[in-house]
Amino acid sequence: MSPTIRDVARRAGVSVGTVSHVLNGSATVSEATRERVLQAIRELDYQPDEAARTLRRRRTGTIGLVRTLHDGTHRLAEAGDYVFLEFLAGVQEVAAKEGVGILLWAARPGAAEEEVYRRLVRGRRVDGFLLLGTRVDDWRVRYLLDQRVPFVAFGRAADGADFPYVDLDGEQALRLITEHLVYLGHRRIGYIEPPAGLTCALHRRAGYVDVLQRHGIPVDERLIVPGGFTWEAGEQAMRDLLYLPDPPTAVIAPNDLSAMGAMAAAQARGLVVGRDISVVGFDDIPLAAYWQPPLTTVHQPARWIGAEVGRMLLALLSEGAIPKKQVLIAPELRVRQSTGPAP
Amino acid sequence: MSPTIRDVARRAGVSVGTVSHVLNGSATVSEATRERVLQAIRELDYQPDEAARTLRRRRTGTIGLVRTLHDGTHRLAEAGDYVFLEFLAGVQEVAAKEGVGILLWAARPGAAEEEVYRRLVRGRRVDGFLLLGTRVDDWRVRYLLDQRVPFVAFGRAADGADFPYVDLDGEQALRLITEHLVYLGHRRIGYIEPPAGLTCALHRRAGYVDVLQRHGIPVDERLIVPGGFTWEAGEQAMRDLLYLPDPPTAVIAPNDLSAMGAMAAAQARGLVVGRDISVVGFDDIPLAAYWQPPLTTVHQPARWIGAEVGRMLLALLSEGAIPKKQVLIAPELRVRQSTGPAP
DNA sequence: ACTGGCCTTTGAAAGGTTTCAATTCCGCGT
DNA sequence: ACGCGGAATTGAAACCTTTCAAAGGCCAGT
Repeated sequence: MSPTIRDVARRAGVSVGTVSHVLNGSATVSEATRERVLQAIRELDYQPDEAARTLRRRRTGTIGLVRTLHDGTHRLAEAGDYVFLEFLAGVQEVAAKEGVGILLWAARPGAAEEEVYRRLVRGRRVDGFLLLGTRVDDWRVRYLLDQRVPFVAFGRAADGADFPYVDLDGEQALRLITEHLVYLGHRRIGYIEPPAGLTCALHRRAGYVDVLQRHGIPVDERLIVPGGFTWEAGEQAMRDLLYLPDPPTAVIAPNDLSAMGAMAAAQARGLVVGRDISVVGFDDIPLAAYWQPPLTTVHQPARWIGAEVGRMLLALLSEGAIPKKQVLIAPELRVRQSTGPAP
Repeated sequence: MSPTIRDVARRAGVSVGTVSHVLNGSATVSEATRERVLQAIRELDYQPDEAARTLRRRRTGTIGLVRTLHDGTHRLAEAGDYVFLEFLAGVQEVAAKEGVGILLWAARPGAAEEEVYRRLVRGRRVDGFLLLGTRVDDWRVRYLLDQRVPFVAFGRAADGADFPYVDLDGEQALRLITEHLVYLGHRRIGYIEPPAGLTCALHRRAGYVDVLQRHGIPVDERLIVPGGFTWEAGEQAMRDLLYLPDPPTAVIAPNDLSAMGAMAAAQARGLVVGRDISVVGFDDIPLAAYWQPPLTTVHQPARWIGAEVGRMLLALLSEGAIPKKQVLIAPELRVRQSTGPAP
């Protein structure tokens, strides 16, 4: 079988302790001995057994990422998906660089999700967690804080919940969007909300309402409709908005994919997007710029966020604390042709 | 700290061996004792330490998935991405159901990649691997076979390489596409290849060439251009094809994203896709149906493939062998409006 | 009453590493 | 010549579980 540290020690003519010290730099070892040990390691192609290491060190060298999977088999991809993928790429990059693995687990939302976290924590399978899609009242945040398990989130939770996170300033993002539309002369601006419960829904709506009020535009509750991150959700919401006796001249979608669905619904009604009606997305997925018409949207630097969140968690794990616990990113509006002057 | 099996044993008034037997069903335990032990486990909220388990059992309960990350920060997403994401969702579903984790690691292509696999294998961090994007001459396949590490691949390698895989029949897929185009009257059919080295490039080209020859259409090497999975690659390839003195009336792209890029390039030349020129993609990503014009493409059931590959690996790990080692999926062509009669 | 056999339960080893206290080894100052 | 301090090295415990051989308990059959 694979050689063990014992084999290395025997071959180098030293004790296992010394080999371990060479491996970890945990004590001063004379240059000669160190060289002999390294030589033996090379000759045997020795590689420490991670399970034994983990057991002894009480550190796994792995961070956990639980992905909430909805029943998606026959359904147009969720847009969370694209952002997730980029986020993941960012995390992977920094994790790989530090020699840390990512343990990916799937969970349906609800009780099963809690069970997954519990098992990973109690079974000591990971050193910390990355959280995604935070909710205002988030069980995961409470649990991990309570168990003192290190974690960093992409997104905030209830106001005042004090934990490390990175988030795009959704309130400001919606200010930019709404301001842009108002500037173009729109007065009736439809707003499709992200799924209720998500923290981002809260912040974004605040920004939307704020700008309307500041311009003395009444907030019409009928213009605020529930939505989701899918194409279909956008389509449906747009249909509902266009059914109104006094339909909006501009519509804000919770993400690009649903914005595209919304555009399709508007076009199906014979409207020309960018002229008869303006549509705004969120995320700035790569296709947004190539869509017809190109989509006005808020840029979400998902990959960067993934990398940042990863770096923060790794720092938290090795240092025990991080200097800047909370990062709020200033949003950038990408104006394209899906928005135009109010008709 | 967390309770150990020893605490449970003490509380239940039995030996640790008995607790372990209850946990694993590894020996007959009387109903009374079993109940007492379970009670103690509940009371202490005990959960076995996975590191200790792994060390003893020599099984990690984790499967490895190494994702090749290119420098992608400022680059239009690779299309492999969408397929990867769906594939991953499929794997996650079956893995989670079986209580197995997925260890995700990133690697730049090349020597670093080999190092990653070596470390994971020698460090015993995973029980087996899932492979993606197989190449004709694939170091990973050779290495894992050589080390007798279980793995299942999405894609084949060199002809005759005998290992478990699931793959879409790319040769047949290109027969369907080419047949469809020939039927529409196209004689000059451009073919943008997947990146060289990938096994799928080989199979697909064979199908393309086969149909042309069967119809007595000469294979014009200038119509076969190298490509990639990105928007830009498709754009560039289409430009090159349109520069030809005798440009094609139809073009086959290696995937949907590059097909979209190719369409954009054609449109930039003033061509109407579906009328002046036909374009075919590959993968059938969700947006393909909503694209303007809707994209004719081959459906790739990535999520199903992920699930199947996952199931196969798990079977391989628990049974030591699987009944059906190799799965070849019959492709389905989705005909939409990006293809039409030859002008 | 004793033996054999079966069902439960036990105790201890093993798995491979890290870590900590203890030991050895050197050279140096007195 | 001796003691001392510091550097290098060692040995063994600890991490927590599974597993295996063996022991214990109990009952039936003779």
